[in-house]
Amino acid sequence: MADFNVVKGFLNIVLKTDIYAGFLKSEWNNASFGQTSLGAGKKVMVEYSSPNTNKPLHLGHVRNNLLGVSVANLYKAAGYEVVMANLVNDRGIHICKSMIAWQKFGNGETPESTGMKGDHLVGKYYVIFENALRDQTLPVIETAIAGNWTPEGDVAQTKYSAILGQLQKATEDKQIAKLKDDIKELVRNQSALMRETQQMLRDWEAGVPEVISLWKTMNAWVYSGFEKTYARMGVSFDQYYYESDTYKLGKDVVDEGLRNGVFYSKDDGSVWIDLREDGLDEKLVLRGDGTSVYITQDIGTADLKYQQHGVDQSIYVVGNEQDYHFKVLFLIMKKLGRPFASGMHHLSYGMVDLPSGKMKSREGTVVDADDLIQEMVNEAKAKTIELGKTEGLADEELSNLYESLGLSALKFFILKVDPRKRMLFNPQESIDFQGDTGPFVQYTYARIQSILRSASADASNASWQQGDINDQLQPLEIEAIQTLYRYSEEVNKACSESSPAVIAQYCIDLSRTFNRFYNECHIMREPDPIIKNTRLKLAHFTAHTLKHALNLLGIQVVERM
RNA sequence: GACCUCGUAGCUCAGCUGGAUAGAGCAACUGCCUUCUAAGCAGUAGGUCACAGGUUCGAAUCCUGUCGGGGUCGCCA
Repeated sequence: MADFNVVKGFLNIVLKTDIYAGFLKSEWNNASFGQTSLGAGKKVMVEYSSPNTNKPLHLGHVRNNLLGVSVANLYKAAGYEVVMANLVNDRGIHICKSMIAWQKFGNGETPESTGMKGDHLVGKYYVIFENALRDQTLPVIETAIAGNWTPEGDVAQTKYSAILGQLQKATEDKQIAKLKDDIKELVRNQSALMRETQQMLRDWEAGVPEVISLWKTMNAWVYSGFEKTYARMGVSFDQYYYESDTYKLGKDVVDEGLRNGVFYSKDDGSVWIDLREDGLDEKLVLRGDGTSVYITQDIGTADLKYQQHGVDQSIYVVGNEQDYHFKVLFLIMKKLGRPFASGMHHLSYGMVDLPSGKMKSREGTVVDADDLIQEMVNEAKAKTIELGKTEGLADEELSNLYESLGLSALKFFILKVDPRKRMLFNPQESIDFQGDTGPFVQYTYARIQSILRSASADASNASWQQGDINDQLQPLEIEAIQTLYRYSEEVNKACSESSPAVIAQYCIDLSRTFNRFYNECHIMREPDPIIKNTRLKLAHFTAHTLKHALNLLGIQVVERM
């Protein structure tokens, strides 16, 4: 301790600078700096992405994927063994919509014949389906809302009358809109197009060969498209699950729960769990006809994951509109006495809003992931050319640079906000490369690399890695070292909170601290060799840490920019 | 209607396991490139931390209520 003082009841202690020098000396070249042992010996599964195979990925999926990759990286850095899983939603009515539309209007189009990315082609037919359905039902919906519609079937008739009754009494705009939507849904479900689609789903479940074959073909198109997007974003998986397999799971667990008295059946044969004592509601786990619901397969899949991988923790990266579902799922697993239940965690992230409002795929107001990435890369290129920083780089190096910068801007923009919070995506701001951005952090790294290159190019500095560390440090040097010192804690914090935002904020802190030091203290021009060597080590240490931190966010560094 | 969640500078966000004058970036305005990359740095201006109570020596932070945004309450996934 060098000094202390008391201000307003606070005891301030000033540490001697050799403490910092000692830390710098022992850690500056530690290749595993940032690696912690928080989760040593533990295994965690991170399930993320979970796309539907009827349309291309959009901005919402981008947030999901970036979070998934980054959280997996955080767990690895904290010493966990990690399994990255993708549960692909490859079956259901939404898939059949694309299939029906392609059959009707596709004229045999393929990704090859059109030059379109497979997921975009299938998505195109999903939109065509929705448009056709809208055109077909629009007039009927109007008469139905007016009360002049006759649905087919007693069930629909009863439901329609009930809604009409409520509609007459309703006063609030919101409630009226909701009831009109209900009517819309009824009409849509009775349209010829939807009946055809529902029939196709039944045929799929019955295994009708032509349907299965078309399904396989179109899904393959989608997968090849997804693969390109994943590769570009740096997304990968160790384990794939397909709902066409897992939707059958869970029924035996329902039997088990019935035997244990965790579940109970009603007169119609449907199976339920009563969660009212836990502040929730009664929840259906199996239909009266013995078929599964969403949660049935999630129960089965949870068991499957544990049997296959024996994980201690299981992270579900899923949007916050499913908060209730996961609360129920985790509670069920706990009541079933599963040992892994306490390790289940829902990483519930907020929706991404656009300045124009909400994204709706049915209405086509979505930001396509591929378009978005391309725009960011184009902007990176324009900016680099504008700044005249293309000199001395080959074409291939340049295109790698643009790719890296564009993706860095996108990833950082999305990951720097707390995952739990809803975020606004403003295209103009996201494309900014100044201030709290990915390229700003990359720039700091590239600057340091430039210094280190000239240090090793200069024969008189060849031994900078051996020399002593100066004990008498400047305030800005101390600040930089203090920031570096916090890094391991930040990694642990980010991991235990499943929040890459902690690391993103840290990247900004460290970059800003270093840049201030860089501006005030010269490195290569410093005459005292010991001070110079100390600063080179500090720069090297900073660069290494920035690289580690950026990699946690799934962002690559560039050596020059 | 019930439950969950968010509300901090014009805008986008930090800070939230209670502690010192509430921090950044963008936008606006001033400076700094014949010296290691100006995608940088320094500075000015901008906030009754939605509102009202409560707990506390002390509240942006914890509790209650009100208002406002979003979400969920399907034998959809």
